[in-house]
Amino acid sequence: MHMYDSLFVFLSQLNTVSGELKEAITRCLTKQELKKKTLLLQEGKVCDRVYFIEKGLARAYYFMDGQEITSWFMKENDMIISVYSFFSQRISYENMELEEDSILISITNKDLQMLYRQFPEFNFFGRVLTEDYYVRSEERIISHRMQTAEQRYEALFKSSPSLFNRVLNKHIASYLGMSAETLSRIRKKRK
Amino acid sequence: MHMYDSLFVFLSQLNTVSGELKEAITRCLTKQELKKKTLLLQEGKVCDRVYFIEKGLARAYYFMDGQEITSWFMKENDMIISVYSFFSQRISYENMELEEDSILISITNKDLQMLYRQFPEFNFFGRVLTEDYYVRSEERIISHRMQTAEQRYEALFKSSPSLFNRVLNKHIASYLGMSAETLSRIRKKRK
DNA sequence: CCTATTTCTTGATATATATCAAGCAGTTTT
DNA sequence: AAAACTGCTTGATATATATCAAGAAATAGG
Repeated sequence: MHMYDSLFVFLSQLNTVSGELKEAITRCLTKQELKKKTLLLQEGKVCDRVYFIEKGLARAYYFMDGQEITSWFMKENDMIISVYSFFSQRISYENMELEEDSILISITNKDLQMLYRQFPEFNFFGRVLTEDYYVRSEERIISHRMQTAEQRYEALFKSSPSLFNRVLNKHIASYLGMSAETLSRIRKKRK
Repeated sequence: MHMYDSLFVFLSQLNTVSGELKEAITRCLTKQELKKKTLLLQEGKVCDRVYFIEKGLARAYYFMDGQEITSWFMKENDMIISVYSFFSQRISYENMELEEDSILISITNKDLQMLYRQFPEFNFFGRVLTEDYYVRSEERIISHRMQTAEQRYEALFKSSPSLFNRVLNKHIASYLGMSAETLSRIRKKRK
């Protein structure tokens, strides 16, 4: 078992990775074991790393009128960035934080751009992954616009029941675009 | 002036396009002059083309409780697809329609995938464009979550004043996530 | 284990925006 | 040019969900 196998298994599901490319990527990677509550990105800074979650769970959030609003949760086998900041390389409005002790593999944006230039075929992976996460984002937008608070709760509970054991209800509430009180009332009705 | 110059000027701002790639792309392209109200995609079908708008304006919308909700407007020098349907190749929930007589250049998804396989460096363009539109989508999400109806109107009016002369107010209203009546009341206050 | 802190629940009230309805103003059709 | 649409405006009312407040339950710290 090699150090970055979890990541390369993930990538090889999208396309074959040549030996030469694999070596070049490996030279750029870093692996970290980090504690719950570690801040991966702080608002006001530029997101300059992509992380792959080998184990654990992360959350992105921003502040609005002093309140934390959760943008997303990501877990094992997910790639994470703060989309706006990473792709535009401008200051982030959101924070990224670990919600569990986690094992992360990461690469800097600079190294990533170097690999994209040096190995044109590496853009295939970047393209497909960006498309994939963009689709997920669209699904959330449409769910948010077409469903009531209660329907959004139902849909999330059905698609990711285990999430409710891993994060606080108030974070799920703001992720679903409702107050913690509203979520509590919905949950009461449902049991 | 060649037939697809508008598109190649657009692409060459992202990276150089080799002669061989340019020829291969050109063989896959189609140019159409289409009338206002032409439906580019109908809900229930799969989006199987990317369009580049050389001239004109398009709008995407879907139905909710019998009402049209506008997802986006795109104009000259924009690439358009129905993100969810095109990238996932599943049935579309949205329609795409021309709001003005337009000139469009397009390529089928099948040809696009062929080019991605045959010219690895072509993925560079797909990646960068996807990142760019994903960032714009994020900006709209955050504007929607952090601003009131009135603030969203102000921001759009400031960033795209000309849009108000090109499309109906009711479409702008649903794009901004408010009723036509609310938009009307906001506009009244502001003049 | 006891105490302190944070999270969750429940009720009362407030509010932004939607919905309904009807008239007016443009635009297109005949 | 009248008739028929369609879009826009304005007022009255409705509603989903937020906010405020305070107690109960759960979790974490010493």
